[in-house]
Amino acid sequence: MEEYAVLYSYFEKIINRELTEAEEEEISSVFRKETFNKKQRIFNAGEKNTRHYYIETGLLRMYIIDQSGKEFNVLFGKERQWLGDLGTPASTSYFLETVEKTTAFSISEDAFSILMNKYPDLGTNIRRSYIFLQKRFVAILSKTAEENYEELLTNDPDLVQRLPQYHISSYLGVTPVFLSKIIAKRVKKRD
Amino acid sequence: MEEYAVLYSYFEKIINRELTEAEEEEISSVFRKETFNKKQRIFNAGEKNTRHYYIETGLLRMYIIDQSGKEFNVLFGKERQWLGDLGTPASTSYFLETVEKTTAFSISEDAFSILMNKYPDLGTNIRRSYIFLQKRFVAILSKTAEENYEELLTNDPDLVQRLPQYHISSYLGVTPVFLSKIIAKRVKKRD
DNA sequence: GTATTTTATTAAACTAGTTTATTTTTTTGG
DNA sequence: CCAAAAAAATAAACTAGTTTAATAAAATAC
Repeated sequence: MEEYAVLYSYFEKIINRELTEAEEEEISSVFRKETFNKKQRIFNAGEKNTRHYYIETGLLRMYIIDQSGKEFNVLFGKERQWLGDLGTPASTSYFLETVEKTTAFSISEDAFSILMNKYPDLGTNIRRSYIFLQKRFVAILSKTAEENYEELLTNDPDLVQRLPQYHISSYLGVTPVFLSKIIAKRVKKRD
Repeated sequence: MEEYAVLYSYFEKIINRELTEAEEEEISSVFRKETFNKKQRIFNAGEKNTRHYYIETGLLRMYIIDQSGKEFNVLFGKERQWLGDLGTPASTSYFLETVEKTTAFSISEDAFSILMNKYPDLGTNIRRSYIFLQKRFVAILSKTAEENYEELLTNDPDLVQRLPQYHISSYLGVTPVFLSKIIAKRVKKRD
């Protein structure tokens, strides 16, 4: 089993044809395949030149710690998704950590910029993450936590199942206690 | 008085030397100088290929309208700042509108990408706006409206003075009524 | 497999922020 | 400069979400 098969198939999907041997060679030379245990830190706020991660299997969360020491999950990433700080190579304000045991292909910002010239659709992924964050921003401002939870449940039920509840509450911007209340209310309603 | 003087001086600042005549010629050929009246719409949600704006004088706001019809100010831009949807040329979800009468230099995404190759610091401005939005996101999640108001007052008192209060409340994610309460409380405290 | 730790639930008292409605103040246009 | 419109203030009743603390359930480790 080719170690980079999942990565190649991602590229083949975005260019809509098979990769040549030379291309496979080039790709595997700039990516690094890495495996992390459950709850393992990948990078810390304050670090520079953090890498981008294309996830093969597993689940990651990118979060911030505020002045009072509270964590806020900003984005999750699971298999076949990209995660990383778009602000790199500047010093990041995020922590990146696994939720589950994870295998991912990582690449430096420099190599990523070069690759983007060859595969412009890579850039689209970057933008997508920006736009996603903007939508989330407005959703949290304009909707109740209950509505936002419902929406997450519709858009990505798998994520809701795989994440501990306190990670979801932090993602929705409420306390674990309040999310638990929302869920209890939902269950009752269904009868 | 040279029509593009403010724009040239911005470029001279980022490259840290004077522009040649040829460079000035090139710059003025891709930008368009535009003037908008107070409360004039510049682009609407749903439009494609929206332009980027470097503001000479005046004040703009970029906002979203949610399902219930409520407006949310996402970013403001004033003289010597950039504003625009980074997601362009894809269909935007923002409205861009003046708060004050405004003069700005506008440029298309295509021309902007080309210019970025010559002046890489242009890209830094783009990133800055992304990072700024992320910080705002966390601030709104993790702090009270009162703290966020205080912070805005410290970081940009000029903006607070120039904006009607209901635009600020929308930016902070609270109702105008509640912001008015915060301000009344602050005034009392000071005695 | 059971002890220990981690995560989720429940309850009660509280606070930040909303809603609606009325009044006052400020801004704008002719 | 005045009339009309827009913006801000105030009040009161309400709701979404927090905090603290105690209990229950689930996951993990040896």
